[in-house]
Amino acid sequence: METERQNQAVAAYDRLKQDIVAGHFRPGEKLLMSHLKERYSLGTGPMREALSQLVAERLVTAISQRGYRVAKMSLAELEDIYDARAHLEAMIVGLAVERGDEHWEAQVIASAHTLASVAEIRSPEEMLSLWDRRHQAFHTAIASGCGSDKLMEARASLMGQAERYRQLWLRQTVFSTEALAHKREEHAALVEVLLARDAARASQMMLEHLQTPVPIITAVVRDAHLVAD
Amino acid sequence: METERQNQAVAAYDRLKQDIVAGHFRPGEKLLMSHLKERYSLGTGPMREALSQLVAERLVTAISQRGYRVAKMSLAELEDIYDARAHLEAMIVGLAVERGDEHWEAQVIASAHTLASVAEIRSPEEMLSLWDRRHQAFHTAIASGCGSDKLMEARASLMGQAERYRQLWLRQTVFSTEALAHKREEHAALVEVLLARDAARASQMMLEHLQTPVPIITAVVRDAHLVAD
DNA sequence: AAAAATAAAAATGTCGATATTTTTAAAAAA
DNA sequence: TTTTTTAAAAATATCGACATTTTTATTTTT
Repeated sequence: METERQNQAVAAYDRLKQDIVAGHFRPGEKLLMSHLKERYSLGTGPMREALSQLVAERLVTAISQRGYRVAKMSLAELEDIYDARAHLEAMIVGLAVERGDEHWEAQVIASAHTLASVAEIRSPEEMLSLWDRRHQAFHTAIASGCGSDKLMEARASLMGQAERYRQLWLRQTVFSTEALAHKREEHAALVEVLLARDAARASQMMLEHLQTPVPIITAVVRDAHLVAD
Repeated sequence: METERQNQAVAAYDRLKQDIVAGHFRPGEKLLMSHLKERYSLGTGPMREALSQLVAERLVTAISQRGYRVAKMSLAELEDIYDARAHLEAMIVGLAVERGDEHWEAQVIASAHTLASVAEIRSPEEMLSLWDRRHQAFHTAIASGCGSDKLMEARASLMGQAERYRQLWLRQTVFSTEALAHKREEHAALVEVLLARDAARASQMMLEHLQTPVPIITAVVRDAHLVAD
């Protein structure tokens, strides 16, 4: 058993993406080739390869002969991403309710339980990352019932684009006992409707559930001066 | 006014993608670096950049240290892509009917008219490419009413993955007077429902409309031995 | 025939040469 | 003096040649 050996471009892609999402490089910031090469200690070839991947994912913008920049964030983009994600996921959930089998049901119940039992026994940061991971696993478990790899890929692509905005929402929600309790209720209600196999209602609930973060993020984005407009 | 100067990686990406979609490189075929460099006359850097783009689009597969191959085609993938595309587009059409303005209506009517008036005055190949372009423009005009760039991107991504399969359907349909007439009817009925602003019905019609190519492509794929299974 | 050693082919990565863009400084005009 | 224009310099992006590492094919040995 040995770890799959990956090339430098992939390694650079992972690290740079992490740095952008975590805010080490800020929206709109110039990504200087010489700086990136030094930071990740590699040559121009693999670096450009990693950058062009991130361009395809809309996390970086490129202009020929003028280099790369971290993609800007905007309220318009925030709204578009969350609207698209909500409608896509609502559609997927409808399919999942129609198509999901017993194994799917079991996964949904299991991940819901695992998520609900996250307690504040650890440090705030650990609690945050644990809840986040389990929350994402919960939603992924629900969506996977649609049985379509391609729809799951489209979903993953939108979630990747949402990630920088989602990070802002996460802290607000997890560190608020009130907000967290409310999410717990929403999740419980969602599971109930899923198991009742009510496709239309599940779809509608998911649509609303996924739109709730927008006002919260809007406020944070404005405060943190992350956008120009 | 001068043409935007694009780099070699983008040029190579365009040409290679075209070559794959048009079948110059067949599914599963090894993409030898030395051969590609010669064919497109450029160095390894830009070539790898272009290849990694196509990997992200699922048109090429890569194994670290073992190079690149044209992604295989399969009946399972065909079904998944068309199922995903149909459900995505059905959802988008529902939004378009709800959100589309007068300008959207005008665009839909205009592109429907342009499509319907394709006549066999040119050579078969010209006729094919003309009908194809207008057909795509028609569907894009409808979808654009959803008003979401991100949904349009997700749609474009799926269409890109469908392209190799769609090419097979195109010839069968355009060169059959019967099939073409049937499509014309479907399109006319679709426009009618769109303008009547019946979201549920439009969505359902689009779902069915986009699933009709699957049996046709299945037959061609089997005949042409494009898949292993 | 199976395993090991060797040779050939291919993929990956670094580096420096070249072209382009941006910045800075100087000169000219308002 | 301030603004605009022009020219030079610096910074940067892009690319392909070359070197290194890894995989694959071939031959030799047991």
